[in-house]
Amino acid sequence: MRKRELIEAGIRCLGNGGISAFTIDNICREAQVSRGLINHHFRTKEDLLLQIYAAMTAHLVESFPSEVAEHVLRHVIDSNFDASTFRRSNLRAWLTVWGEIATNAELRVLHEQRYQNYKARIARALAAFVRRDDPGFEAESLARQLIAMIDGLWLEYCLHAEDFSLEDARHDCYRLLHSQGVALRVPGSGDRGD
Amino acid sequence: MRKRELIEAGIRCLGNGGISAFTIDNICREAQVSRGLINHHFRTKEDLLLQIYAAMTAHLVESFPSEVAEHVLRHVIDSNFDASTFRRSNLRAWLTVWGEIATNAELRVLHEQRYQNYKARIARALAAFVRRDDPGFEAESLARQLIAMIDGLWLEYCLHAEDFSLEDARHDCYRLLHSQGVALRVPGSGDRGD
DNA sequence: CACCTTGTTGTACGATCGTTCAACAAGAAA
DNA sequence: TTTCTTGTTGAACGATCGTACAACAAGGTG
Repeated sequence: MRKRELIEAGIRCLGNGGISAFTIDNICREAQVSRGLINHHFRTKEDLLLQIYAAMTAHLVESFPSEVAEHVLRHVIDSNFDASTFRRSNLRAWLTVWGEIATNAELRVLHEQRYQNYKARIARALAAFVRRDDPGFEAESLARQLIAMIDGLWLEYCLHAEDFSLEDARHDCYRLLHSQGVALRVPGSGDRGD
Repeated sequence: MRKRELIEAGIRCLGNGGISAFTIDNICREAQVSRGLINHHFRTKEDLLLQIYAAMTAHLVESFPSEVAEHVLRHVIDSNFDASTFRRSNLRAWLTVWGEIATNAELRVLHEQRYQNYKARIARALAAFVRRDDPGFEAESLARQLIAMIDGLWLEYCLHAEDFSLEDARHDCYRLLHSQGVALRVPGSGDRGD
């Protein structure tokens, strides 16, 4: 499908050059189609950006490989720090869409939905995993901290890749959960191909 | 000085509309000067962006109000979460320059300097504050986590301001330090006008 | 006075932007 | 075959981009 190719070409443009490289000319050249095709498949360029964001966040909405709380938490952390997603070009695409949210109402609505869904799923897994006799435990708060830590480490790692490893970042997240009573077992450093 | 006005106008443009709003026309209109003035005071637009970044990070380089470890750590956290800096328009300016770092070599060099200096100062304060008889304590690692948590909470707060308060974010940072052996006293919720 | 520097203005240039649109190829429906 | 829909192309449009540059005002120095 040409639509899919255009969306993925758009993501590559965003990742390589930010919103400045997100031009009709660039995207069509990247997708190796002619200039007029975008406006045939997408009403406007903003429409393309919206569908790009939907594609970038699709994995947050699709069902996880398992609904077991422990697996959900591990999947959230490990999938964020695997080598294929943890790259500078991915970061720039995210930085761009996050910035555009401020001035694009449709994008903001979609992002809000995705984020709330994501956070709620994490909070649910945290609440299910922590032992019941801990009264002070706040799943919502910890979910927010985990998301912040993941995004913050992403940012730091992509801007200074030489300072620490992907494994370090992953362990920081497990440590955060541990320190607040979520005794999640940290898996080995090998690839877990799920 | 006109140079200063142009720099601050540029920051406002970046904050409001990202790199797309960072145009000669926009900046000059914002600064209420004529179109040709930017290229008189700045060699090129990239040069202006570089000096804007220097201005945005000046407070990270200037000496802190105190060199006492406890004060340094509190200042890092509290100054990041006070109401005047913790705003969505500030976030977008940061998102933009972080994105530009990928394709602007001069900007990357400057950012690297500032970041290393900032992280080293935090690590030094952490090492000085933690008690000496804790062998497993890694100041560098915790400094990285603290910076990640601050930036991540910034991101989350600015994109979903209704989900949690500024005070919540601040407490999350103090909790992170506490959980790893840095028994920093969390100050009251009132303004600390230092 | 003449001369030079500095700050400031506004115009002009070629390049590139997003969108519109006429044209055409190919396959399905009649 | 004719007709219609769909996918695709490339040219054209006005708008806006960053930069270069001529022009001028003001002040210091000879």
